[in-house]
Amino acid sequence: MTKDAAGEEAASHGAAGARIAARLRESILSGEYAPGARIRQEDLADRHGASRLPVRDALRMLEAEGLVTVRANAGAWVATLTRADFEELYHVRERVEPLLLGMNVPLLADDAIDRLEALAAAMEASSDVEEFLVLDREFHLSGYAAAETSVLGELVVQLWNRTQHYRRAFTRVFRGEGDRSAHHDHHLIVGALRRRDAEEAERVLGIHIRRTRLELERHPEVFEQ
Amino acid sequence: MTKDAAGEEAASHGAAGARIAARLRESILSGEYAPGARIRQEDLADRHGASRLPVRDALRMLEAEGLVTVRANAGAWVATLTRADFEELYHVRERVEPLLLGMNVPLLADDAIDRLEALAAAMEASSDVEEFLVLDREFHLSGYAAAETSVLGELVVQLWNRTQHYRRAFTRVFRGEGDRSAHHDHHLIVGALRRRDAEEAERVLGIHIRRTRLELERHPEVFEQ
DNA sequence: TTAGGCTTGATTGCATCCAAAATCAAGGCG
DNA sequence: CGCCTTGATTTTGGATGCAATCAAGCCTAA
Repeated sequence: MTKDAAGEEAASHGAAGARIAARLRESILSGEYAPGARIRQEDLADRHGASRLPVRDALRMLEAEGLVTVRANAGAWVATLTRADFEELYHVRERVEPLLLGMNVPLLADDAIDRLEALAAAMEASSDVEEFLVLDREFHLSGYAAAETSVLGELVVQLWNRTQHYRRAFTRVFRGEGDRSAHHDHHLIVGALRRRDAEEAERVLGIHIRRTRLELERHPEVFEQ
Repeated sequence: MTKDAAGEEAASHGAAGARIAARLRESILSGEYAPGARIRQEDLADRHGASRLPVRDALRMLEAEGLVTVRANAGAWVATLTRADFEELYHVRERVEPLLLGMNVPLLADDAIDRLEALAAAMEASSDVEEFLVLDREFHLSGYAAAETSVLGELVVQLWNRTQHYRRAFTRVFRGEGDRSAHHDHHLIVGALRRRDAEEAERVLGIHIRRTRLELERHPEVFEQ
């Protein structure tokens, strides 16, 4: 899923530009590039054995996704989020992501739900932050895999991507506190999906997302820059 | 507001690319280019007295906004929406736009509310579809002017832009039927804003948007292509 | 007559070169 | 001593030219 998200628009644009965009996106999401880091066109060009032109295309694509900020005649930086931005993005997720999940309830196969259950269990067992983030992302986004190509699916993936880095910092900080509730939510969601109870699944997911946003108020230090 | 929306990212990218994007965006929104229309890079380049390079930048920007579809080695077209896409976009609007309105209630000045009231009245008096669309857009988007620069504001503007053309076709078809309800909603919203009743304003706006989506079920012919 | 392959034309994609703008540093001035 | 100004350097932005790719039309064969 993560890989698909990285190459989701590989069909569009020149092959070179799309490849560079996919790799740079992966680099940003993995934390290799931190928010605020300068991105030099020529660096990327050399690194990918291409000219600066497809690099510029890639930067535009990532800017459109909100991962990169470009200033005319100045350059490109990995996008930074203020605390207000993060809260807004989570407000949007809180309203939009349950919608997507609900739309997918009738499309979810039984074995897909099995996989979600396994992911929830794996998350509970995991003690590594990085691994937890990967599992959590797959848990949430694979639940919408059926609608991955829809406008709504793309929007949700972008919301995840934009908050990815701060989620990492955030999870590192407050790991252990809200975990029990989060795992509980995951199991509740799986249960609701099994019963094909879309309304309940949406409700729990909304609360689940809201919890993270509210938790932020107790950990503002993540956004001190 | 419309003008601002067109040039909202004028600060980014090369000046030429941004200018071309702004003008092309305006052309698409005004209906000059219909969905599905082919966009040739060289045409735009000649028309704007520039080379194809800033044109490609412009196309990328508009593709990111969902207004243009680009296929590698094939070309660019004005984006088309299926009926399912339109419904999804309206589902998202239904959930996200009230959120934006609610966040802006404390920021709205009294004279801004006066202006909204005037717009609602003007819409009622208007008999021209095109004029109605302009007024309606301003009514809705100027209510969020205070948060225009936020990620949420940008998202809402893009949702409006992507559905713009189909709204036009749609309004032409079902003008007169749902109008009374729509005007009623507008007045209710203004009243709620005056009382600084964010919850009520959000509720009415949600219903208002939902009405259009539901009305679509009775007019599927808009999406016959 | 129709279906398939091929050729030709048009259009996009990428690389190189040149110009313009911004940044950074050093120097002079208040 | 600090601020502003000015210059050189770096980095991006844009134009042109050529190569790659796709689409459509033609020709050939069944």
